[in-house]
Amino acid sequence: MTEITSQEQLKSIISRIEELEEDKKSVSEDIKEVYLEAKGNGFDTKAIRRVIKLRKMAEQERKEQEELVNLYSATIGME
Amino acid sequence: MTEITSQEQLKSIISRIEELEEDKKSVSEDIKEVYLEAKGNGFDTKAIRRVIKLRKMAEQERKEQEELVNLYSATIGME
Amino acid sequence: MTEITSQEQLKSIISRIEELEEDKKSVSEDIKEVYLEAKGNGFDTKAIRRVIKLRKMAEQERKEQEELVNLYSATIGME
Amino acid sequence: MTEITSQEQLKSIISRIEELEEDKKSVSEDIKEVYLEAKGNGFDTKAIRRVIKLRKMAEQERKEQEELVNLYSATIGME
DNA sequence: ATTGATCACACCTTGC
DNA sequence: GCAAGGTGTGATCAAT
Repeated sequence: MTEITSQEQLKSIISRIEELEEDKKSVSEDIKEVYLEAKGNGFDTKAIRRVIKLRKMAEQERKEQEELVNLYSATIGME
Repeated sequence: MTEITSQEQLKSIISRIEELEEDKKSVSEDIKEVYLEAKGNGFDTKAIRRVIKLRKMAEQERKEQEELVNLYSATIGME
Repeated sequence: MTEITSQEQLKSIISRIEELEEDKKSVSEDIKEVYLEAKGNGFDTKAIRRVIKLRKMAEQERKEQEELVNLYSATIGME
Repeated sequence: MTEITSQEQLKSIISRIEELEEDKKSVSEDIKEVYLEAKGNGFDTKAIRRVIKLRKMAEQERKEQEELVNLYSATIGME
């Protein structure tokens, strides 16, 4: 029989999180590199950041509108 | 001569913040009341919240776009 | 005769809420300014936040005790 | 001959960043899930966060000391 | 009433 | 060193 102690569970949880944090850090560094490369090619990183932010906002707004439509549809029983 | 001690300054700061926090709380309660009233008149507050959120997002997006335009203008010296 | 349509009511509700949200935002900014000013005068804003929090908690506690006293008083009065 | 315009470069940069941001978000969500699972198994997530933070600090410290040792070793080797 | 989801606030890290 | 963005936490709200 295989007993899994709290201790073992906890260790597993912590190491999994730590690995994921590593991954996350790695991705962050990749992003940084792309910005650096862009800068090296003469692009304005500040503007790029804004463009990306704007695109993200537009996407969120689109989703929100969709949800709102669903909400109204549900209200009038069209769903 | 009028000495203003740090002690006095600190008291002033704290009481000003506390008053402002009171104001803020008061406004929050007013908002809550409007929602209650709306509910009482048969409106779907959830939908209203979403509409308001959406309008806010649209406004923010507009501002962000404007800023981006300014940024580009500055870049090419048109400002 | 003056008909007030749901549509009109809804518009009114939304604009009232949006105005109140504006007010709230404005007050929040005022608070932020006070903190900035405090910082500019060499105060530790983090500490100030703690003080304000503590005072708030103390005030709530005071009120609760008062209510408790009232409750007991009423109970005794009922005997 | 293959001309790569600034326009194309910019598009490439933006889409690469957006993909990486997606990856990052995905990893963040995975982390959140592990915490949720931990919570579901009765662990105190706040405590786990502290542990992870401490381990991270300890690791950094270890690295710094190692570097220091390397520095000293190099210094001695140079005499 | 309770619980889950949503939202605003405070903190902290990151980029400039 | 500061300003800004992301993250965690606490409050708030709706649904059951």
